[in-house]
Amino acid sequence: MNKGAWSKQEDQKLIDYINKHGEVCWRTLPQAAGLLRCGKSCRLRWINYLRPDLKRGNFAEDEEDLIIKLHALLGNRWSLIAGRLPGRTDNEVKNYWNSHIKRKLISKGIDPNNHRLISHKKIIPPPMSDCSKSSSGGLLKTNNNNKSNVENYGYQVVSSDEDESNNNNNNNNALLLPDLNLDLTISIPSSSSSSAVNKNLKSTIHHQHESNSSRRERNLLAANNSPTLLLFQ
DNA sequence: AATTACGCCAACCGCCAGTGC
DNA sequence: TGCACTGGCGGTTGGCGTAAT
Repeated sequence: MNKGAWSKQEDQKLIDYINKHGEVCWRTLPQAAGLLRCGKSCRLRWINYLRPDLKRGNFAEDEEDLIIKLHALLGNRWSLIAGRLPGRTDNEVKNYWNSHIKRKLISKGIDPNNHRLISHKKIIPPPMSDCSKSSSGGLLKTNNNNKSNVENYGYQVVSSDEDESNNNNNNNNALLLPDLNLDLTISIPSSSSSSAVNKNLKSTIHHQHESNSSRRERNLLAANNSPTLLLFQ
């Protein structure tokens, strides 16, 4: 069984076989095509590199914008994100995110994980004497609506001098993406569209946690190329 | 010119859900 | 119902090219 980089001959065998027989059973394909590879490797090579409809090359600015927006909504659902970028693969999007966009966001002071401005506030744990003896680890939760959660648990939130001025200027503690109740519809990607990525973008999305959604639901959405992307209260 | 550090990206790995028996 | 198999996904790794020292 071969591993590592694919040779031109291997690529050609795979292309020829799929052109002739289509994307059939990946497990049996290698033997039938005369390849010393596992089916999984063949599938990956075809999907990520050999498929004729792949765009390749640098990402356009509108593609990058869309990736950022979709990532803010979907998180690391690379296949879903890539499904909205014609000619791009999940692997490509993922690599581009990790090597370019992530760094770009960080340099702008945005946390790439949650798309919020990075808070420079320091959180000081409460002194032990302040902690009531409660069942939840000794921290007494007060019920002060004017305080953040950490403050309610007795933590002190302070800013450094430098950060203080930032806070004054741009309300640095504000959320970059507050309450995203967007009304967007994401249409089936159109291969004929030159700037397809920002067209027909409309879907009903409630920016909430998706912990209750099953992977099955997500995969079905992607598989069906559903014109409406439903997310997940 | 040689060495080291870094970035990019193709490919691999492990896990999970669906399906068929 | 349980098991084996398969496809698909996201995270991670390794190799290569380039920049920096």
